[in-house]
Amino acid sequence: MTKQAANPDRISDAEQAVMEALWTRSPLTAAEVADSVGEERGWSLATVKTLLSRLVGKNAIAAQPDGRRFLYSPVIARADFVGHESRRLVDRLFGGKAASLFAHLAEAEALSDADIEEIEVLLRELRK
Amino acid sequence: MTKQAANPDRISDAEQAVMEALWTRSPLTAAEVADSVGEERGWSLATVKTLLSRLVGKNAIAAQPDGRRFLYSPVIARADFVGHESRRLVDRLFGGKAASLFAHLAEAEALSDADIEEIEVLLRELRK
DNA sequence: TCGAAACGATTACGACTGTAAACAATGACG
DNA sequence: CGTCATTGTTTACAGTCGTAATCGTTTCGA
Repeated sequence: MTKQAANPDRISDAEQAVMEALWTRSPLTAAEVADSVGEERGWSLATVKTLLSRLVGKNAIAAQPDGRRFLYSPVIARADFVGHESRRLVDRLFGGKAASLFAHLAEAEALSDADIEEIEVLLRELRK
Repeated sequence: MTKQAANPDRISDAEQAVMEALWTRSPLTAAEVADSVGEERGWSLATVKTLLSRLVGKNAIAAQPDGRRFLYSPVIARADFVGHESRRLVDRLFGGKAASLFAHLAEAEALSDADIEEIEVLLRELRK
């Protein structure tokens, strides 16, 4: 047990692609996931099956038996995943300060006019 | 060459800790980095040396000879690293829309009052 | 009924990571 | 001068990730 203490079952990039498919529609069979994901990623059915197994092992998805195959569904919600990853980034790179992330985005001109517009609206919402 | 095509020399978590030390102060010797980083992470000098080598291999830091040892300095700037990782997150999780990230943070109540205050100020700046 | 198709499970394998230990060369101290 | 400490280099090794191929079983169509 050397690393997973620091790495409590993170969802990898490839695995995320599978999650996205299931977040979009579920439950799905392995073949269906492969159709939807393997398409653009150029993955073989075998690869998708491996990823599904790993995700089940990580308790990120559940497999309910349906005849002799499984129907897979997400166990963790996308919002939770997104929240987790966002928080992780803010902690790792901005000392936990979300405003710093925002400042960086602004400074790096990573914010489009539309972004700024939208954020202003959100801000007005926030202060009710 | 199966994976690094998709992974052009990313800086890992452990490696980032070493980078942080060098971003804070540089150039440093391996021993100095170990003092500054290995302390809190509980790393041995050997571990720090390995990480330094790997970072040199990734062209993330440079090693200039100083007698029979090296002085290490960052090659990539922290702002670049931060920008890269932020963009990556926004792309991966928010379809490239920074405003969506912001919306998520707001919704998840991940924004403190101070954050909001600060962002408002920044926004005023932005629209000059 | 018999072979092909479909499924999950097992095995594979190289690259990357975290975490070092072992080794070789050299320099410093007694 | 000999030995210990220092420093970079090489090797190690288990766990994760990307990407499958193979295997064993079951089912469906001819």
